[in-house]
Amino acid sequence: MTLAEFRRAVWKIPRGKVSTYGEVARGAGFPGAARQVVWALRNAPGGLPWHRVVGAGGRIRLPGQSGLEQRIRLQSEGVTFEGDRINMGAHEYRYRQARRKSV
DNA sequence: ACTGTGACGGGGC
DNA sequence: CGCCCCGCCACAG
Repeated sequence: MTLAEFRRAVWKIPRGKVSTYGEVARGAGFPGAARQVVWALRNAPGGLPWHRVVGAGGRIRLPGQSGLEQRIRLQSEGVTFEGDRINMGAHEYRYRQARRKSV
């Protein structure tokens, strides 16, 4: 079940780092399944570090109060923001083997 | 079976 | 940077 794959990928994100929906999907082996990642997080079991998954460009997409909570959580883990965006250069988590552009 | 929806992403303007 | 549109895919009506 892909759900488990996504969660596993999310668990890999270490404290102080973040990843994007699209990246998690790729890291789990399902490129393009960003929306399913969202679904997986919505029905996330407790304990899953859901706050470490943000939108492309390091923007928090979770609306309202929840989005605020996500930001607080991330900041409490040491993640820094540049306005409304996360400093991805410093906090983006890279999955092994997923990023290959030219050899 | 069909349609609408979403914590998405990328591309075009 | 904002806005729109299209592709994606699983789920709830």
